[in-house]
Amino acid sequence: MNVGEVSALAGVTVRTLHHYDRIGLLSPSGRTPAGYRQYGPADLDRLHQVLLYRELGFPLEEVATLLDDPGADTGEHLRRQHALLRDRLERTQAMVAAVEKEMEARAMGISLTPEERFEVFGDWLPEEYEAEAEQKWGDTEAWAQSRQRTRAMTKEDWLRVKAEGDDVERRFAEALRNGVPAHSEQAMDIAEAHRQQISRNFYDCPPGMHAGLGRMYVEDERFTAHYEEIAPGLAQYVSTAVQANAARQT
Amino acid sequence: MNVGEVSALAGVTVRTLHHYDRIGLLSPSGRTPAGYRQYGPADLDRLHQVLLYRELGFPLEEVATLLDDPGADTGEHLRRQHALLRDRLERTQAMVAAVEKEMEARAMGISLTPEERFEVFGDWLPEEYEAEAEQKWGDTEAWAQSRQRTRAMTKEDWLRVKAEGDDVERRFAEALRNGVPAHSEQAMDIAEAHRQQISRNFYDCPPGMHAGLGRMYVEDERFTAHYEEIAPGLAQYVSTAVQANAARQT
DNA sequence: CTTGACCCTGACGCGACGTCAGGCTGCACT
DNA sequence: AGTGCAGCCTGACGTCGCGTCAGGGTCAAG
Repeated sequence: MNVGEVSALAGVTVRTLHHYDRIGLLSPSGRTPAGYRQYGPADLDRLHQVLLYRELGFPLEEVATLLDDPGADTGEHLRRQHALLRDRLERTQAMVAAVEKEMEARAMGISLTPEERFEVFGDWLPEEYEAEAEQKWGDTEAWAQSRQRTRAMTKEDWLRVKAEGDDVERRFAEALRNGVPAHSEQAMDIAEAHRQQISRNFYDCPPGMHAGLGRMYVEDERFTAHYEEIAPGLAQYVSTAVQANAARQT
Repeated sequence: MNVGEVSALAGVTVRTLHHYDRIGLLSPSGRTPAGYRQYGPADLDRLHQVLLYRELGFPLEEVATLLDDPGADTGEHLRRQHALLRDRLERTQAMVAAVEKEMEARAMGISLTPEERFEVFGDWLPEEYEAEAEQKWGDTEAWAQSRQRTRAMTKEDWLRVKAEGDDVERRFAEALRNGVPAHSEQAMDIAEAHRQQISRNFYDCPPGMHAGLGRMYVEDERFTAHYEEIAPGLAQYVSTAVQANAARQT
């Protein structure tokens, strides 16, 4: 793909791609004889990560060091991005709530104190940006080291994690084969094991999020195919069990 | 208040306040004989609005024209900020969902198409920024005019809106006086009228949001005081009725 | 073989501040 | 009355992430 196509796909300008090339953040993997930039799939992957981190407010130089760190794989980035996005979600919700509160106060002729009105601003620049950002995931230099230790799992641990996942899928398939209803306690227990395995090995996955995944298993054909390959009807079965399990946890 | 205090309160640097002063976005209402900037309550109000619009991505010059527009009052700004924040909330949720989907895909060894992975980026720069932002609330020049027409209500209409609000509160007070339980159909109907009046006159207020307001009426002393002034016990009564009404709408 | 869309590399500009430098102010403490 | 020292002032230059030309090559279609 050349610049124009990538630009259209990713929703950035051509100039931005030039810029990322010049500063070494994202250099296309090839060039045509005429000097045209040629972007491959791996470049798109990287661009995607870049855009996410950029959206989250990281300076480009830091994005480069994050992505060039050999100790952090894609899963690591996804988990961090997920956590940061959820922070942002909370913060936005707080801001929405603050605006609603102020509208309501105005409608009633009440005036809020300055401290109160700024509180949603007051504690994310000095705290989330100083304390959190440099304490939560380290100062980006030492953090790379610590990650390489915690993430030394990539050999045996990854196999264990994969085995755990396969095991849950196997239990689902067995339950389906034995005619255990997807709404039954037994099926929901397997779903709960599925959820906890995700939370332990990948990312914090509360019941509501788990239900979302369940829906995706039947809505997205590739996820459906993954389960159908194990056993026909398994996608719908897992989806139903997962959502039923989420519903009973309320 | 001088720069340092404002800076600490609002979570911005002193330099930022200097900058806002120089470009005329926010000039303090006074100076001491020695030339120290002195910020008053009105300046804090304005700073609050500035920070919100800035957070939402508006260039400072546009923020200035928005805030200096005599046709748009504070309520107008709050409503627009509310709408923009809710857009942002949706977008962030979409991004969270996209990251979750990708994590799940990776865990299962599935690879997503590039289009799919960029779709959360693809349709907010070219659409929300070109089509929406310049069509949803106009091109900021003509928009100011149209707003002055729609918001020509400030005289009689405001009185009507206020009367509607007072009426609902009167009905609540009467129901309380007559011993109508807060969970009863009758009380919930008044709550529903309350919600619809807010939606018509102020901002779109779905049941979930309304329940949030209900909680605030007993959690924030000033809102509590507003209702207690009308009748003792009314704050708790309204709060309960509003939440009950929200619960029955599911 | 021309035309128009697309690509290249400089190079300058800009918005929103960060970051000194050099100097006044205010107040507490001796 | 002097002496800090934190806090305020005004330039002025630097930075980041691009936008926006300028001047010129490239490529598929007609």
